[in-house]
Amino acid sequence: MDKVKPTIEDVARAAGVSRASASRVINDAPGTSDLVRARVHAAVAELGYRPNEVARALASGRQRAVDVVAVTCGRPTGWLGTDPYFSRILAGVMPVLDGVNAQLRLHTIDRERAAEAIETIARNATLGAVLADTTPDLATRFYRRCRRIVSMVPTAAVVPAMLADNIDGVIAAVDELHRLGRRRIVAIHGPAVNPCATDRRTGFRRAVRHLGLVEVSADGDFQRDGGYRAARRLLDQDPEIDAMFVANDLMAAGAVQAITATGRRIPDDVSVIGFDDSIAAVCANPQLTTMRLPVEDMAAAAARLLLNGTPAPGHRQRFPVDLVRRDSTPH
Amino acid sequence: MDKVKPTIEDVARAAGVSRASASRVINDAPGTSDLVRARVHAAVAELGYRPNEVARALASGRQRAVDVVAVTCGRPTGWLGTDPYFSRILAGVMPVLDGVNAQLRLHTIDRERAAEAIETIARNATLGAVLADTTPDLATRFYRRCRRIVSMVPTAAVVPAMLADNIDGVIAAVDELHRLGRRRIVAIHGPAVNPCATDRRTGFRRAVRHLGLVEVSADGDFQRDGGYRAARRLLDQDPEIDAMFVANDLMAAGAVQAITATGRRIPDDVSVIGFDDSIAAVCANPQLTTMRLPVEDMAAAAARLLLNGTPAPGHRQRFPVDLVRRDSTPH
DNA sequence: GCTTCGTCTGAGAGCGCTCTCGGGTCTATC
DNA sequence: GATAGACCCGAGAGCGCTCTCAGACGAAGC
Repeated sequence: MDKVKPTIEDVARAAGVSRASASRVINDAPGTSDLVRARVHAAVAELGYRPNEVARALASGRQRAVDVVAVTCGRPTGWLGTDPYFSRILAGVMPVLDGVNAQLRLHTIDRERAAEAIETIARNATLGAVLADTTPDLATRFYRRCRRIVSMVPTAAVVPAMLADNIDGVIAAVDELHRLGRRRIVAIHGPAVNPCATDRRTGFRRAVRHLGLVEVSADGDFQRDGGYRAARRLLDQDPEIDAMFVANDLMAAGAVQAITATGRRIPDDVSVIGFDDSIAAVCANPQLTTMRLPVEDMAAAAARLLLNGTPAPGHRQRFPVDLVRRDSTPH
Repeated sequence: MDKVKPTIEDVARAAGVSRASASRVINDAPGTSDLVRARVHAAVAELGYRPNEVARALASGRQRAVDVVAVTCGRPTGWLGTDPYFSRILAGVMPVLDGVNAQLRLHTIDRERAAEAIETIARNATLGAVLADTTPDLATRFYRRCRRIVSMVPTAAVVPAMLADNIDGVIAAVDELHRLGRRRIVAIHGPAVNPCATDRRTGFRRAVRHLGLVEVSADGDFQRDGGYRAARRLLDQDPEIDAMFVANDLMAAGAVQAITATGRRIPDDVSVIGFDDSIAAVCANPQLTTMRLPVEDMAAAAARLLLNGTPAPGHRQRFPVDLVRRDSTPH
């Protein structure tokens, strides 16, 4: 039996051509005659040849793989398992890679050991890295060391990024609440270190100012517990609240629990709009009206960008954030 | 500037030893004198040398990486982004790999093109593959082609696996419901193709028989929607239902919505126990009492097993499934 | 008929590492 | 003092591929 895997050498021999020619046709490189091409293809098929990606990577100096990296910003171990955002990025990147015979690698990097991690990833010389989650300074450092990256969150202007219209999204959410007749609209924000949270904070400020409302908000941590606690605080502070904008669905799920726990009804007494349209939005009860972040599309676009070579400095792609009406706002 | 990365050759030269010796100390191989070891370490530190993993893989015929693979069993594109189970596996594997300088690769394989995917992964010659989700037949095929795998779901007896006590878990859940005075306990099961779902079905059957109750159940799909619909059906069929065991939290979140939508109160009118203790359990309202599946621990154990070489055929590790009391059962 | 150009092909030199194997040195044993 | 054994070390042969470069060949131009 031919247990041993055939090499390109075997293919070349079987096709009666040189290794170089075999390599050329296998890689669709120009400068091969139809005859050679046909013979090599036949040999490949006959032997069941598959290129050894490792050897390929060593010789060419580049690996057909994309790194997806997330920064563990002081989050608890295992956060990855409960973060609905991260897995959506994976879900977006995966299909585009599958189509082109590229691999997906996962990395989580600690802020403390970031330098080393960046170095490791940079030396790998893959097609590039998708920064799932990062702080601006880290993204910049990463970019300086290795240009083939694209951030999924707002960063310094040079770093290529896929950006959602967070600010407009929040404004749309608050406008919707206002349109529904709500006048005591408060917000629960995400952690200040998170660039998305910052944008959403800005959006809320603009929205309430524009509507002539007072700005009332509490800070959460983008986790359910934080959302619950923030909502309770807000409700204690002002029992007349009639609407909440919550900066992500996970916190919104907690807020919903807090609101019903105080005997209020959703959406009648208090309406809630979340952000992300993650799995948390549909698991909440009632299901959350939320601003849909097209994370999968953004991630797919990021992967495609990387596949096309080094992104241009400051490359930006913007994505709309759309309102999804469910049961936490009146119909 | 030393822009060009130093190779082991450079290290050897700087240390005044041969490449072989440098390699030996870098890999902690036996048979090096203290003097050589010290000199090589010094050279490594001075030059900032980091081994090229690709070259290493080519020469040794093995890549320091673990594959995590999930089977797209007719699930919609993007399911990965909403599956709380899969990301917990990632969360479990990641930290153990981080500690030993190994990488994590992600794969999703289609049932139709499984053969090709298995071949690809097998040829990669990584440390092994963690089958996050699979059907028994596919796991067996995979195992035959490549022994370095471990399944996270029940499979044929030869395939190394990390197994949760699904059956005992379900029995414990139903017993708890019974202990709470519930007598009309129904179940919502997962899809028949899923091996975990099958075990949980078995567990429920045993539990109700043992308690002398009638077995009533509906089938769901492990998704929220399916849980919602199944619960409605069940409630229509028998309005006197006082407890539901739901085979995963995602469906349980849907069931909770269905129950409250019919005006019933949880946990007083109907108590609910889910399964998994995933993010869906805490996002549901009220939060779900559920059976905690130690997915992260199981995944970490799987990764460690692979790190130690080829698992013994039929290797099995069992994990307990514990009750987590929250608000969908009375206190 | 000879040069020139363009197209195709093969030889061979790496890519950076691992690992075997043979030789050299040093201690223990008689 | 000779011999065996243990312990280190270095030379060198790969691992399977890519890619440059020069040569071969044929057509076109003078």
